[in-house]
Amino acid sequence: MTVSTRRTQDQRSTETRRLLLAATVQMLMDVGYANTSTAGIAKRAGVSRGAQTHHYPSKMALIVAATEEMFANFAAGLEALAADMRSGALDYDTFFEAVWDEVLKGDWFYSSLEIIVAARGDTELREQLAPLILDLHERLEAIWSQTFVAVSPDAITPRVALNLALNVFRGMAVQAVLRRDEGYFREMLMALKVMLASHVKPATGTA
Amino acid sequence: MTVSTRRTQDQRSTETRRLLLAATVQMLMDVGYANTSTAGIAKRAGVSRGAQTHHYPSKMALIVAATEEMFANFAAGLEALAADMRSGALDYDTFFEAVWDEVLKGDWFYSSLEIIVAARGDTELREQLAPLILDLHERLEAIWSQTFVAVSPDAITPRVALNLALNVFRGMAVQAVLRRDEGYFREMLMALKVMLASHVKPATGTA
DNA sequence: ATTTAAAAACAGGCTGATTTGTTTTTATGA
DNA sequence: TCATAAAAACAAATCAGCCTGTTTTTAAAT
Repeated sequence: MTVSTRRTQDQRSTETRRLLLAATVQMLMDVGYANTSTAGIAKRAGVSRGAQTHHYPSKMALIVAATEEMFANFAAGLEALAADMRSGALDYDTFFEAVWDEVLKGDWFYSSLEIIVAARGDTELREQLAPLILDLHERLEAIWSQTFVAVSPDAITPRVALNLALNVFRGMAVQAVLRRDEGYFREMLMALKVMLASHVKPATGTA
Repeated sequence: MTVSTRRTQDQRSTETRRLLLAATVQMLMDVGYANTSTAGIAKRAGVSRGAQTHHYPSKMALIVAATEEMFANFAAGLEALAADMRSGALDYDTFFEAVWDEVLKGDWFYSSLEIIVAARGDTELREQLAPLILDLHERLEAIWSQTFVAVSPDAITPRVALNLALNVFRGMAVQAVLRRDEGYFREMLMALKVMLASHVKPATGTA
């Protein structure tokens, strides 16, 4: 179709930024932070080097913007799963498996792991990302508090218990880089559920 | 002292390799994998580029050798702590805190995290490291089995429980990169102990 | 409504610095 | 004397950021 619709400047900018951010996350997933270059991102996004630096003047600006969007997307996805469970559309087991599945097979966890580890060796990057992680944690803790209750007054609180669960998922996902053992995952998830069940339950009665 | 003792060739080689491996781990800790270069390692080790490539012809060879030694050191350190607890020289709480302390403040976990994450984006590196992680896991599981017993026949096995604990530590340490919150660590460790206590205890009666 | 000027978006190449691996030369140990 | 370890220089490739020029969109003037 040769008819070309004129786009506004804002539409052009938004589209270019979207392409760059998506290409950034995809490249982090595919080849890791150490092998992610600004030229490689521009190529994958199908935009020029000039357009790339016009919108994101430095590699760090690009990485931080991609991280911000990724964190927002993860929190939104987790909130959607939690809302489904609160409403009864999803049971506890399915919720639990879906979160682990998202960590292992989604494109959030590993790309954010790449960035977090890169930030460990880069003070400036770490400083720029620290507020983003605080914001994400606040959103996660709001989700836990809305979605789970303690099974008894002296049980571990949902906030602590679900953060512990998320740490187990993180630890398993790191280990999965070099050793992908579905049997090991299975038994770890089973053990985690057993341990959690002594302390928290969903706010609905679906457990 | 200007007197210099003549060293054997083997002593010279061993010393150069030791310097290179130590410098590799130190640089990974200090600046991360993405900022670790072979020239930087040689400089920190105080050896020339030629000596470096004589012993380790590629960056990957250097990284793999450093990983192998690091994994061996970690397993040995953990085994020493476990032996102390089995012998009664260390109680359970102290053992537990010492392991977490080693993960957070020692130079094993973060340098291995840097390497594991780098391996995620590098198929060849991943293939070379996979056997090393299998070996490490076997050593860890031998330590768990020798050091802990289940509190009852239907409790979670020590192998699974302690691997879960290690995953919690890994997850916490990843999160600590951007958010170092001692209060959060404290409550996570307390919660973990409570959960573990329902399933495992030390093979000695010191708990 | 049309034209023109200004601003923004974009394209592609360039530069200095850095990287890893290779080659040649030198020093040391056997 | 020979072999090995080490030093130093070199080559080619890659990197991020910057630059100049072009195209598209917007705003102002007529």
